Amino acid sequence: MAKELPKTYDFNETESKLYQWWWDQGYFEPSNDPRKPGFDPAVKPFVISIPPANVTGSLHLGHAMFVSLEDLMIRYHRMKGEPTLWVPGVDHAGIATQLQVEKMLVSQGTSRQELGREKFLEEVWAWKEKFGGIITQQIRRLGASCDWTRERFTLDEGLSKAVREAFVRLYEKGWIYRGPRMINWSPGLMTAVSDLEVEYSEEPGKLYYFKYRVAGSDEFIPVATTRPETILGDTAVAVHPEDERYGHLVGKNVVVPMVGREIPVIADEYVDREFGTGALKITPAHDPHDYEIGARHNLPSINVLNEDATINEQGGPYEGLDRFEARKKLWADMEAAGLVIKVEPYQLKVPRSQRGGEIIEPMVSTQWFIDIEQMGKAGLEAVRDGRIEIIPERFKKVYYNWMENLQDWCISRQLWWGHRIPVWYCDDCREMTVAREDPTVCAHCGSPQIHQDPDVLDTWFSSGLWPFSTLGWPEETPDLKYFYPTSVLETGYDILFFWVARMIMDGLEFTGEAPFHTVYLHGLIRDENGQKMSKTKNNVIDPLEVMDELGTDALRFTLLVGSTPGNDMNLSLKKVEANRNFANKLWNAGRFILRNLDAIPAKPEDEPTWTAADSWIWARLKTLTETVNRLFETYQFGEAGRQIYDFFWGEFADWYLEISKDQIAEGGDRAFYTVQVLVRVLDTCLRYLHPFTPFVTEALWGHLKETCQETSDLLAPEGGWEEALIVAKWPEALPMEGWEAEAIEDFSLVQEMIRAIRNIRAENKVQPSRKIACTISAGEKVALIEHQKQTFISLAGLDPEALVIVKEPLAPSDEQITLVITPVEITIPLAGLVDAEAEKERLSKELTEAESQIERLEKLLNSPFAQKAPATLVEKERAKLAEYQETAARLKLQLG
RNA sequence: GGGCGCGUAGCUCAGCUGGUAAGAGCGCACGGUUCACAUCCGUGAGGUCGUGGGUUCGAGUCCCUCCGCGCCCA
Repeated sequence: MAKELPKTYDFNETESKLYQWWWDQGYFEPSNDPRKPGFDPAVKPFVISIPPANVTGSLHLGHAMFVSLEDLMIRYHRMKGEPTLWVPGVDHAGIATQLQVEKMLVSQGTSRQELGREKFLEEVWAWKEKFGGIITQQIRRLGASCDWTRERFTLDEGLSKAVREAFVRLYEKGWIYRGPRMINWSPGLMTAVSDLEVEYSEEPGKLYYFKYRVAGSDEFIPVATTRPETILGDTAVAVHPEDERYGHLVGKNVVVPMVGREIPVIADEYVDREFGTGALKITPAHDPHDYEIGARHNLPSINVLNEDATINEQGGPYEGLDRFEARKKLWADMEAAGLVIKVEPYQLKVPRSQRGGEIIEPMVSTQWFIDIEQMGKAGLEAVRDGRIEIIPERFKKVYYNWMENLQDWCISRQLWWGHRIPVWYCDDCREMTVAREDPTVCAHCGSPQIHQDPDVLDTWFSSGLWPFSTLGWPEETPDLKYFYPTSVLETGYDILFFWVARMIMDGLEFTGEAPFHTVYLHGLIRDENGQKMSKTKNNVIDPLEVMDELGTDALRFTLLVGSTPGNDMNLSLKKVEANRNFANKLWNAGRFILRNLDAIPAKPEDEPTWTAADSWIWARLKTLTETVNRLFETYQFGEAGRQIYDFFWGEFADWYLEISKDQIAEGGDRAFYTVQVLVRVLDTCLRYLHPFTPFVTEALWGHLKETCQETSDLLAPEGGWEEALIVAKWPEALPMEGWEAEAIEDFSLVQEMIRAIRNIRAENKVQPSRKIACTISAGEKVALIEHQKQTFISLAGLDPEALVIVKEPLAPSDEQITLVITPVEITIPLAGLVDAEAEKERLSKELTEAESQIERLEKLLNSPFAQKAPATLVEKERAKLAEYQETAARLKLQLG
């Protein structure tokens, strides 16, 4: 006796238990593992490196998205029998983590500075120990089948060694250098940040017009600026070489307002004559373009800002003022001095910190940089020549565009939490020592008076090494040898430059190979109205809450099926709810099938004779296997999920399951073979759905397996029942044998007939419980219809005593409704319920419809279509025409 | 300024290499508690696939124009 399953699928009950069981059974570890006996290096593995989450972060929908997609791919390949490895791990997230800990310290009445570096780092590690596991626990809740025995952290000893190795190698190649350059300075964080960490927002601001006095003259040049405080660092005024207004002033000096320095007027093509006054003040220390111009003209560079963005000693009377106060005061003073012309409102592009949102100051600063030119070229080539594919393809263009315009990458950060730059400065000879192992003396003069650079590396420096550092690089570990290069890199398109591009460059540089063959980029998740989710908008959907309320499977299925690669997705709880319902539908279909396993004999008496419904659902399943496999191979997972959903609910559950009730009631072989079909279709669907909805499928499959084993060996899938669905065989496409098209066509006719009868019943408000009489004129389909008699009775609500199936056409009558479904006709006597007039009207409407179709098809077939289109297609249209013609004839006959 | 994406039913979105009067979920209307499921079942209404052109026997699907929205880069 099969155990009775609960009426509703209980995901809370199921999920954590199953996850633990999978893990205990070792299914998350590769089936072919260099660390285990019997390892075969010749078998090709499927490998994904997880995008490392911030160690102190908490789960958001972005995580849910990548986990769902990557777990789907991993589970798919695992079921295909490939050794799969999904390497999990987290990122130390320098800025974010340091900020969190600093915030905590402040709330405790102390600070980073007060503790000092060493103590502070102890605090961060303690914090990491305490909260670092939360994110990985949350990722587990999503069902992620990662190999947790291989979990990595960017600050692990091994990964730190990789960082050190990478730095030293690039330094030795001369690609890492230190020097003063224009960088983005974050005054709040007190560190340099990379170009990518700056976002530009359009904001209303002002354009300030003022006078630059020509030295020793009453003449002046009008100049406009959006940041007056930078006047303090001006070292030239530039005009266009062909600008007649100012040509005579080139070479003369002008006087910097309030400071009194004299600076030259120079000519440079960069100046836009149309913008502002056509004269440009040049502040090489605080503007990237000015920096370039300054370099061209050998201008001095005067930095006027301190690290906290107050004015430094170069600002004379303004020293110590905050940048914005200085702006106000300087402008007021200039106004008093008669140097002000006007102020206009102006739309600014304000550089803001991606992290804190504060205004970034461009500044010349001594930092460490990577000259990325060579690596960039290699990275470009790897995608160009197809060693790396990007899905969707359009992102290749975005990638090319960025890679072709690479700027040197500023990698030093003035933080404490991170990989410390492995460079020691000698107090005696002033040389630098760059070493894989911490040195005790200067490599140049042997002096022990050395001190390490205080800065740390950009977090992305270590993330760039992720695909191979997690596998043991720079050591030639067995894992690295076998699992590298990895297979697919899956992440959001928003970190294509930050992360993906850098991994490609680093992989090529350090391992000589592309780190993965495919990049799959997903879109961002927005709320149901397409708005970005944010706390201030209060439209954030917390995946943990969604999982609590609707189940992990429902969330996963929604994310997977509701999105197309590279496109943003609008998520609404309504969708998740609908998919929770789908999980429940699966569960209940399974319940029904399990319950019926009791009702059948252990084995059949004879060879099977299949019903039209059996053949139909099997033919449809075969089509599904072909479709699903094709879609999976081309990374169209969402479409695959939809196809399975539609098949399972719309065809298997709505039709075959209903019909199976009658077939099972027949008992004997019919019942046995019906249950066998039910089991096989369910089994196949569960396998296909497992990568989408791992929990409900595994749970149900386990019950199915158990109950089938108790019932009959003949219910087992080919090759027998596997241990668990997670490691069960992925169903390959079933080859077509030629009979399928007719089976589908026949049953479609049955479906059409049933729908037509239901429709008539509903239109005429026939009580659902009322069984109606019906005569079917089946023509050549008489055998088919005869066999499906019970199906009509059950699904169309017919009176078995009053169901007549004949071969001959029926005489027209006013007493009944006639449904023409070529090649069959159905008549339903509904005396008293429908009047002859209304029935005539209905029939003429159908006739009109048929005639318009005939007209359309005749036109089509008389057009060049008949010659130019493929023959099979033309044939199909001809057949349609014939059918409509017959339908029209029958309708005319009925109408008299 | 350069590039990309989106614009399909009231809402949210599918629609692969172009194939013949457009699909789903939700919502809506009507009707349903008998033995898988009311997280359900049945029936139905609802769209000139943003605009204008082009290629083609055939265009939601390819090309160009324009309009609207969004994003990336400079």
